[in-house]
Amino acid sequence: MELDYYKSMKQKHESIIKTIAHIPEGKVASYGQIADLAGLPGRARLVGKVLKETDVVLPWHRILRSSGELAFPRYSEMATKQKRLLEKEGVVVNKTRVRLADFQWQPSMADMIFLLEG
DNA sequence: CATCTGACCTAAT
DNA sequence: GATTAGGCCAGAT
Repeated sequence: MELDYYKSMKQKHESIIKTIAHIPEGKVASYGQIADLAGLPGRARLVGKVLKETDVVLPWHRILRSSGELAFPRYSEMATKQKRLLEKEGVVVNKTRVRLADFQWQPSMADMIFLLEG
């Protein structure tokens, strides 16, 4: 895997976007998990930045903090929206948190291979 | 060039 | 659980 410092910013963004797009419906992932899968260990912050800036349509609502908390301020407009989108696909949100043990995405070998290509 | 900011994370307390 | 400290680093100031 070609990772981190061998990648240009553009490549990093592409890896992150590709990874996020691969999160299945009804599952969630943390910023750090996405960074790891994208070959960018320790770059959780970059995932947030890309998500915030990109125009690409992505399942942004499936990204949570490592604690399972929604990524936005409690009861903010965005948090409410995220909660609604998650519940619509079967993810249980207690107040402002999801039980990762129940809904975190566990990438299959096929997922890993797909993410490694390109 | 220096500092600050931030859809974050882990480890330690 | 909560808090603190340190890590991360591109882009804005």
